[in-house]
Amino acid sequence: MPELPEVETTKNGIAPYIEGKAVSCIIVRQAKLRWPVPDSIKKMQNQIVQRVQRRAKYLLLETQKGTAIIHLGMSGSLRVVETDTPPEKHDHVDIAFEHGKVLRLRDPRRFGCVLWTQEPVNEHKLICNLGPEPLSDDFTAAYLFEQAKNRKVSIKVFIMNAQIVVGVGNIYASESLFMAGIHPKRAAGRVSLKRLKTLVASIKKVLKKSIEQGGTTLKDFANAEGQSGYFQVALHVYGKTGEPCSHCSTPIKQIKLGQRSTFYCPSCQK
DNA sequence: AAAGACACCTGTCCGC
DNA sequence: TGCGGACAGGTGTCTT
Repeated sequence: MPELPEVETTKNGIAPYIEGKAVSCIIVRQAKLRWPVPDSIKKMQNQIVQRVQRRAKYLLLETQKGTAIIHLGMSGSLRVVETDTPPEKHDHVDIAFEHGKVLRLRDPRRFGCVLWTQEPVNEHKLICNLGPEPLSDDFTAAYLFEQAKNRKVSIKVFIMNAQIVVGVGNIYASESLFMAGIHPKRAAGRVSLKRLKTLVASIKKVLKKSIEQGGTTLKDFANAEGQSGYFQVALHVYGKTGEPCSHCSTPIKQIKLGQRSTFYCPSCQK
C-alpha cells in the first residue's frame, strides 16, 4: 500500500472534491475486501461528508450519522472520477456524490477495507489502540525509549508496530534506520536514548519530505486525480540490494525481519 | 505480555 | 512462450 505519505497525499487530493458534498449513492461491486463491506455503508447515502481525516493509514470520511473508515491495504488507491466513467477491473466501491463526482476505490489485492461506524471513531476497535502519529509532538525519543525498555524485538519491527507508532511502513522503516545509522536487527531495548533521538528525527524527516513530494510512487499508486508515476523520493537502501551505499559504497544488504524484506548498509548501520 | 507465524489476494517478474 | 515460484508498499489474529 501506499505508505503514510501516499495516504496523506490521497487525503489532500480527495478532500477538496468531497468535503461539504452530499453522497447520492454507494455502489459496491465487490464486497469481499479484507473485511466484508457492511450493508450499513448505505447509511452514508444522503449524508454530507463534513470532513476527510487521516488517522494512521486509515482515511475517515465523517458525516453527521457516522464515519466511513477506508484503508488502502497494499494496492489500494482512491481517485475522483466523473459519474459516467466506466469502472475497470478492480474498481470495487464507488461513493457517488450529488454534484456528479465519484470517489472510486480500486484495490487489486483487496487487502483494503471500507467500513462504517456510528460510534466515535477514536473508540473504534481498529483505531483505539493505535500509537501516536509520527509527525505529532507526542512522538518523541523519550516516549520511544520508555516503550522500548526490555523489548527484544528488532528496532525495525518495533517501529513498524502500530501500537508503538503509526505510519512507519516497510520502505520508510529501512530508510529512516539508514538515516539514523542504526542496524535494523538491533534489539529495540538496546538502542540508546541519544540514538533514538536521531531515529525519531529521521522518521519525521523522511515522512515529511515524502509528503512534500507527494508520496513515493512505486508499483501501483496513482494519485487522487488518477495520474501515476508522478513522484519519486530518493531512496537510499530500500530495493537497493547489492548496490553501493550512497555514503560509503559498501554493498547494501537485504535480510528478512518479521517476514518483511529489510535493507541496510552493513558498514554505516550498527 | 511479547514475539513470531500466518492469513487475506492479485499481479508481476525471474529463471528454467 | 509457458509455467512454477517468489515476491510486493499492510496489519489483524492466532499460536507459541
